[in-house]
Amino acid sequence: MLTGDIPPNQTIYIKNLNEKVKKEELKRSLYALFSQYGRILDIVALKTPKLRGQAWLVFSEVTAASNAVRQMQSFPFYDKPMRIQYAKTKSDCVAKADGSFVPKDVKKKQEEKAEKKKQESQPAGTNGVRAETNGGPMGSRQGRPNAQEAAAPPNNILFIQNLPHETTDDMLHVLFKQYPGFREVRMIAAKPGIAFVEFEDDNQSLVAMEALQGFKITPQNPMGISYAKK
DNA sequence: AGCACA
Repeated sequence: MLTGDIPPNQTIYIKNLNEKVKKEELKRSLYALFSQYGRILDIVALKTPKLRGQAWLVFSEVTAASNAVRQMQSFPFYDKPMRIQYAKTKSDCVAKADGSFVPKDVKKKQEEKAEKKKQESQPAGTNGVRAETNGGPMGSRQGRPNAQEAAAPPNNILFIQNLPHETTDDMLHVLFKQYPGFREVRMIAAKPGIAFVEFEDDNQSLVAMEALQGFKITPQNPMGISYAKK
């Protein structure tokens, strides 16, 4: 219904993305955001006039794509709500893995031949199982805002600052719950722009901190993550 | 709004 009649596909099509975000950063952020739903095989984003603001994200499983379509629908990402559908066609990386990939020039020739008549050479051999692309599961990093005066010693609670004021705890929940040991997000209504995120132990909080350090919910807001003072 | 595989 919300997917507009497109049948389920292990690839999701995302539009209404912020076009100002650079391609590589966009892919890293999408990876950080969506890897909670399953293994990501590839992310395709082009900045051509026709294709900017859109991305294709390939999961290894259709069920992961389905969950992502539902749960991340309208998620505010770089200031804009993502619009997510299933992709209309099979991704090349999937076709290559299942042996059905036909390169473009060959496909075009086939179509031409079909137009005139049929007497053809076969689809040139094209099997190479290479899936897997794309950098690590790191959020988009960049400069961190000035920290608290005295750094608190490592512990299981993270202190997040420089959040956009519209940030909700749902949004932080989505980001942080993908890391093991996640317990809860705490925000204080009277103190916008900051949050506390609790993990079970300090190793787990460190993993999340390193993964999401500098993650941008909006282009102007790389989150600064440090340990909370206890 | 826009469905590709730079």
